[in-house]
Amino acid sequence: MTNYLDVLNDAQLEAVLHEGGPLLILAGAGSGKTRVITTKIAYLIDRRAIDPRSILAVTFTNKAAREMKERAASVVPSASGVMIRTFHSFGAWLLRRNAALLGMDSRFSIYDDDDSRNLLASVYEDMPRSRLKTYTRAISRAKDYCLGPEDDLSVISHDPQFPEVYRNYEQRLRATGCADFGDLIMQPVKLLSEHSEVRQRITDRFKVVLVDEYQDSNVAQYELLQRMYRNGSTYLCVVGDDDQSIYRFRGAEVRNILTFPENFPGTRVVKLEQNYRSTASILSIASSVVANNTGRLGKTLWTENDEGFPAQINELEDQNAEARFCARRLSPGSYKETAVLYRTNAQSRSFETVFTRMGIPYRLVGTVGFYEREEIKDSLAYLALLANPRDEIAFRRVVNKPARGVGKVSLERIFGQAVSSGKDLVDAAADASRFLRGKARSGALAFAALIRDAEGQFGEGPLSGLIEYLVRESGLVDHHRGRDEAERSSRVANIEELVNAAQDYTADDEGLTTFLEDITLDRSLMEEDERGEGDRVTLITMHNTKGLEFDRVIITGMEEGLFPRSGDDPDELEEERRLFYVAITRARKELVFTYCNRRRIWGRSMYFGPSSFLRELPQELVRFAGPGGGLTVSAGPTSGGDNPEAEYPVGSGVYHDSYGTGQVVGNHFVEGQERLRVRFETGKVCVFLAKYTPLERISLEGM
DNA sequence: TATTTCACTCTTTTT
DNA sequence: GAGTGAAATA
Repeated sequence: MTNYLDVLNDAQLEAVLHEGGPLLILAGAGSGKTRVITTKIAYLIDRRAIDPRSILAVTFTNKAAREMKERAASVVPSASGVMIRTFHSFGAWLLRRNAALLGMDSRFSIYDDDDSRNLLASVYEDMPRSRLKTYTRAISRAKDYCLGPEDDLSVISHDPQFPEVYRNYEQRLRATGCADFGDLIMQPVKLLSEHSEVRQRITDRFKVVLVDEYQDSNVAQYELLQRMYRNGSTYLCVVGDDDQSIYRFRGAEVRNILTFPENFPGTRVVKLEQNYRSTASILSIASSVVANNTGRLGKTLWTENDEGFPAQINELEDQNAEARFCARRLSPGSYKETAVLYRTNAQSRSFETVFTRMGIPYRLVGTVGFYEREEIKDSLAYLALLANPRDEIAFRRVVNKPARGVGKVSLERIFGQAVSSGKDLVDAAADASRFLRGKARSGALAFAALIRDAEGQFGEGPLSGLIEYLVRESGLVDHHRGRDEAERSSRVANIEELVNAAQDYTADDEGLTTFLEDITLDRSLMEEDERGEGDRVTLITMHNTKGLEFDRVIITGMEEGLFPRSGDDPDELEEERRLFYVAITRARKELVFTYCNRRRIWGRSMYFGPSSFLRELPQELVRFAGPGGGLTVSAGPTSGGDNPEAEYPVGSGVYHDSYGTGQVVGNHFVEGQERLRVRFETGKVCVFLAKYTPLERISLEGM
């Protein structure tokens, strides 16, 4: 084998060889980040004689974890002994081994956001859906910041009821013997804070801690890391790019990476600035866009690659024209190396329709997950009750599915019985003869008997057999088969796929818990479209492209209000701009932007106007093309100005049926048509063609 | 209990 | 416009 260190550039080599104090690797897009981490792992084991078991590498996605594992092991086989996990799966690992110390059962099941909302709904029966959503989001955000119900929650929500709602949620969650996603980080923090002996064990074991995509870590993850770190004995190395932080909305804290050197004194910073991916033009475009952001650590990306071609900006009439335009730019053989990017999943529809009609093969990344499907959640709920018979959400989900005559009243009686007798829910249901009658009684007894029968089969064969038994004997398969026939769906086939996935797990406590955890924490596990085999165009949201690269990238929907989304928060605008930067840097050779004059959203025509981001592109590196595809000189993105002939002059008040009251903030004429920009009370900014939009002029007094 | 009708919402989403 | 979930109806 040639020396794996020889292929590294100076900065990469420095990052790999560095040891001692903490290390922050600022890795620009396409700078060989993964190579550096995997080489570093290999180097530590191979040349520094570090025990693989004492190395922990943490990622944010399972995909990244798998890739890192494979690549490190391909350099040094014993790297397969390194613990490479996502933050959440590491948290779960830590928690299961020490659950008793926190008063938890080590077989706890993990609630996803949907389960959490259902749990809160069961505490507050009359709460409207929108508030349930708001509260569960706030709870999840609080946990991102490692804040409990008793802490100062004013940074999360000013709702005076929130702390109480949060407290009640926590109480119910503990009673069910479950943990939510946030707990998988927050509880380990608590564990290591309150139990110094555990902390000692952990810091004794993990001498090396590596973190990937550090810019996307949240406060709780930082707290966890800090408790895993023992000055002088832990080697801590984090890798990230502050310019690629795009998950603020779910608690990611860019400040974590910005202040890393202060939080961990003695930090050495290594910047990886040579880009191996893109043409010089594409790199310049990306750099000048992100240069508009403040609060960056600042990197100067450079490349030895060719200059390449200028990027193209194309104006299209509407989203169907946009899709047809993308289709026209493609030819067989080039599909696989092309990605069509958009801001929101809803935008994929026109591409799907047009591509299907034109016979262009595509793969759609990150759609409604297999895991979220009703029949899958039903099947898993039966399993979850085997692992944890106190799991209230799972019980509610399937005790009467298919219908067994156990209605709302009977359900409450069973819960009441469980509370007063101190039994779990399945045992309480088994006692139904004592407090239920008729159909409800036989239904509850049958249900309890089924779960117990399944328990009786523990220890034999693979887990798939157990699932098969449960879904068949419960009548779930028949139930969904009926619906398949009525709706020509493929629910039964999906259940079968779930059964297949369980083949490699054993039918015992261990196998059951592992299976449930794997499937909850790794949603890509069941996604059939995951592998990109075949010559197919990739349709994908900008968020989902992180870590990917393509020869050709078409960034669609470059319309103000759509991308960037309108809003007054400057931090949010900067985040949108980082997302733009991520999108641009996916391209190796060719970069195309499109925007539409008119777009149907929610059944209504919208006129956004070109994105302000297009104005941030260096003019000498882009070419404007009209709808015909020919090169036309464009006025570029226009901004609103005053116009005396306008029907709706700037400053006038308007009322819109769906958006309410607003004020005209911009007005100009395009091809003789009045186009106006309106800022509504909600903060939303829209652009309309006056002629087509039902706007009413109103007085702004009292606004 | 099953079916239909209506009202509601509609960023991004690694875990 | 479309998908979902709850309420209303038979």
